[in-house]
Amino acid sequence: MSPKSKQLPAASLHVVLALLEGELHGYALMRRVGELSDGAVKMGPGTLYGTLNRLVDDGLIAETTDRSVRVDSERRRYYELTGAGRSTALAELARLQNLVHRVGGHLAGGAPA
Amino acid sequence: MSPKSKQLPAASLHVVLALLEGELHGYALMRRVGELSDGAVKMGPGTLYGTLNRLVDDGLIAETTDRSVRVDSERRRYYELTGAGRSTALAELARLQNLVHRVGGHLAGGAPA
DNA sequence: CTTGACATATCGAAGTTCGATATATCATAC
DNA sequence: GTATGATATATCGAACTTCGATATGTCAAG
Repeated sequence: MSPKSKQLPAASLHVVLALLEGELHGYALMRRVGELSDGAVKMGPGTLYGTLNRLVDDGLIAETTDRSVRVDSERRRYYELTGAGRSTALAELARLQNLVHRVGGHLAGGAPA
Repeated sequence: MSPKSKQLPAASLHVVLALLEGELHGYALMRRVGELSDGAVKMGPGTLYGTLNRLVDDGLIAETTDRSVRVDSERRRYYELTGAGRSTALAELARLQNLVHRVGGHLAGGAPA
């Protein structure tokens, strides 16, 4: 794994946030990310699978070996957050909450243009 | 202007959100974006000025001609959101609120790992 | 048996971000 | 007065990320 603590790209951010809800396989992740962003983020396979590999490389996610989650089909590959991944996701979530709160709060109280 | 409604890149997103608070010049924007993201987003000049030009090109922001905002110094270039930019920023803010709410809400109610 | 959703994977092109470098002004300290 | 560091803008090339098409194969519905 490459221990680079650079800025999490948009696709990676969405993936780790989606995985905070539970383990998912690639294709489901692709849809969930779209749902979570109200259809605004449309991640195609080209972005998805590259992102998943990068996240595995960086030690933020790992393929699930848990049999109970894999009942559906043999061809699906499920992913879960690692400890580092969960920390990262939580930190990103906190930052977004902060951002939304500050900007949104300003709109409520500020003088209109 | 290029009427491309692709996905707003991270830097552009942060800039339009910051401008929702009011008109700012480039350098101030660079710092505000960092503050809004709790120091997590460090936008250097290379990203900043390219992003500003792209946003002007896309018609989301415009350089301010309003004299009252430009008192400080002659070398600063102030930017403000256009109508389209404000709409975009507001839509992005709503999406982020949504995202944060859904993911955050899940954490509160879900089963702990 | 054809079509479309599911599921993974890869590739090259296009687009974005990073980091260094450059220039110039201004305030502070020495 | 002159060195330093913050302010302020701008550009460039390398590195990285995203996009869109393409590929492969299964499965269910019509």
